[in-house]
Amino acid sequence: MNLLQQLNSVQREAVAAKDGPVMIVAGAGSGKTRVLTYRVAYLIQNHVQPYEILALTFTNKAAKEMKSRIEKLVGVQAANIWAGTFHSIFARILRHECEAIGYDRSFTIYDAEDQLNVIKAIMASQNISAQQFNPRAIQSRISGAKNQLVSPEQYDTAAKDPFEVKTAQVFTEYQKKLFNSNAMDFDDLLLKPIELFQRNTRTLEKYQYRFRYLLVDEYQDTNRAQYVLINMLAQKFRNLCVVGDDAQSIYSFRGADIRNILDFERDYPDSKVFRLEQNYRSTKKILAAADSVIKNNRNQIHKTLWTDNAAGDSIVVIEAEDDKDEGIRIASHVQEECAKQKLDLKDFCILYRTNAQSRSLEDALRRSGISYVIVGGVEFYKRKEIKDVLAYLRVIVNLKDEESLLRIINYPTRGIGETTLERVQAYAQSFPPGSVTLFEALRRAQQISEISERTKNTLSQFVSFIEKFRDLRTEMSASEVARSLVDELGILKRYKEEATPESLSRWENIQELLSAITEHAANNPEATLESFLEEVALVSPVDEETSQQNAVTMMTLHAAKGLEFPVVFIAGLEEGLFPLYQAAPDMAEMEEERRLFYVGITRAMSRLFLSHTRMRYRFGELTYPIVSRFLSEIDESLLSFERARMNVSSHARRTSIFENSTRRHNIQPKAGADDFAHDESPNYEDESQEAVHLHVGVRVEHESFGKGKVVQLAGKGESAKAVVLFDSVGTKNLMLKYARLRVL
DNA sequence: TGGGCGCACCTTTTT
DNA sequence: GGTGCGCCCA
Repeated sequence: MNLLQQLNSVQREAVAAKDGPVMIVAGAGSGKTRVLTYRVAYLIQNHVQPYEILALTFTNKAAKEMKSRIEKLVGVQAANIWAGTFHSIFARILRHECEAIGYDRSFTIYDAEDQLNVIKAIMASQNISAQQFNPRAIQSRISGAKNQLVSPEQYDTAAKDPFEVKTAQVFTEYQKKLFNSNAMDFDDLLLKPIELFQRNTRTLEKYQYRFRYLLVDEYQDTNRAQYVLINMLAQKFRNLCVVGDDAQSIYSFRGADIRNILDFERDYPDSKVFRLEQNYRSTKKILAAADSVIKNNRNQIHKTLWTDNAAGDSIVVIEAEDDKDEGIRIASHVQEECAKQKLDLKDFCILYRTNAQSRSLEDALRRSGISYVIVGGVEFYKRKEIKDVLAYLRVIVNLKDEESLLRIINYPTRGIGETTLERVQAYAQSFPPGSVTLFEALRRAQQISEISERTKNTLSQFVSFIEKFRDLRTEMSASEVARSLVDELGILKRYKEEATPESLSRWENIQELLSAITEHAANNPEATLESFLEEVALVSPVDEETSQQNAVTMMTLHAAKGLEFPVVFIAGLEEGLFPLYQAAPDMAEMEEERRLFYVGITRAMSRLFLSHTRMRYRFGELTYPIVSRFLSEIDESLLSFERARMNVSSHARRTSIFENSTRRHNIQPKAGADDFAHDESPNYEDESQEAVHLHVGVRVEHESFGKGKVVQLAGKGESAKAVVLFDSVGTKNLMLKYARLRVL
């Protein structure tokens, strides 16, 4: 088969540029995956061995799909290429090599929740107040530092305020604790290979020879650590092909550094660069909308995407009364399009910025009898009952895993309380750091005088329970071990007997977990508990099989990257929600939000609907959002409007922003302001003379924060709040009752 | 020591 | 609107 014939000229060149550094700038819908898979197939046809090819993707699903598409081109030998996420590929390498950097092969992989628990425990032991220093904030700093390859020592040296000093303290301890627990977090899966390769150049060379041809998908979303890793591996043969689109960079919050793509030509001056600019996916109107949005970003490589596709229908802007109405309207459009265009439910996709939005949309779909699947959402493996069972399995595999041990030591309750635990921990800490693990201390509980005989007995029962299963591993399969574990713990029985809806759902989930282990064994001939735990740690909800069943797909905008649907809805186009801001509407973050919107728009093939509401429940209270700035960035000639039903108030009737787009910041909040004025709370009327004049966009003065602009209004009466962007101090969330704002 | 209840907090996006 | 934490009581 001549692969090259099935490609356009740029695609063909990009595929055939076999050796040396190559960057493919691939606009949305330009056939990126096609080029990647054909490129791999081309390599194989041109005498590169499949096992010499390493393809790094962003999700397991993308890797799987790439493999199966390559298989269609070159046959079964595709099975021998290495394709996977950064994390899974390097976890696999670490399983073989980690002993060189002091880890045991059975290391545990900690997820974000485990990470946070470890941080909280460290903070407690160091008497750092969780009130004063938010553990989540510390977690995010630590992870950020690790992504940037900043060590605890370097972080400590650079620390400039009390928060950073404390973070450095926790960070230092955190790294030690993970090492002593024989555990790695997600960031370590990238950092430790770097450490390994730096210390041991022979190992690096081994993998450089092994992976002579490197491909990296979604290069715009790589972080510093990933960048360093790729470059280490590519150094020898320089056969590095990266594919990306700076306009679709949406993960900087996770340390992704857009400079990696912008600087590629500087890093590899001899590189060949190909630009895929013909879009095969969307209509002209959809593409034009995407373009008119993205050009508001200043930090963007200019690209001209074009298409031969039809002009298509106008983009529909839906103005809904509230989130419930939004769902109803979307549902009825789904039904209408289904009937009119002969589409299936699986051709529809509803996108939103935050997972919290899915509830009201789900309700509406359910009521309309439209089946749907949610990609992502509450992850199966993050559920409490699942994590509990997994914690047992983790301890059985890795006795040093302290976080998991702490989780199960008194679950189900067996009378090992805090006091006992403290005594055991104190005992362990009386030895040099890392020499006596918590489990070892439990084993030696007989030697701890403060512990009562009865408790000692309990402890030794627990220890032998774990050790028994540890031994069973050699004679039983992973799923048998898990089954008998769950059985002996009696948790299934407990959940069943409790017989509440929640407990029954937990019962079901544990059953499902057991089947997952069996299934894992069926798919992997050399399956072990370890391999199952690793798989579980590295799957993301995005990896779930998009089921064959005919249903509308719902997901966050982030999860939608790389996908396409004939009909796409993007819900919640409101300031504060999309673009989402919690603190200051920061410039760089705003551009990322805009790229996210760009990603959303470009998922659509033939029809696009954008919706916003006039009222929305958020944080448990009613808010009156204003329309997203992103909507007004779309060329108006591409849009058609569908207004809210006319039954709210006379003011509301005029609220379509598009009557006069320059006034849009005033009109909608007026509905809100009216509500303030008509609030039944009598005292409020008096105190809030000025509140009546408060709209979004109005300039105000605060006695201590100075002058600023109202960005958002929320709540009623006593609890009315305003978000104000002050000129000097940034955004503040104020209770109107106390803030005494003066309208300027 | 454990369980139950009430309050506060929060909410991005994810490997 | 949910979850996690802390307090209080049995």
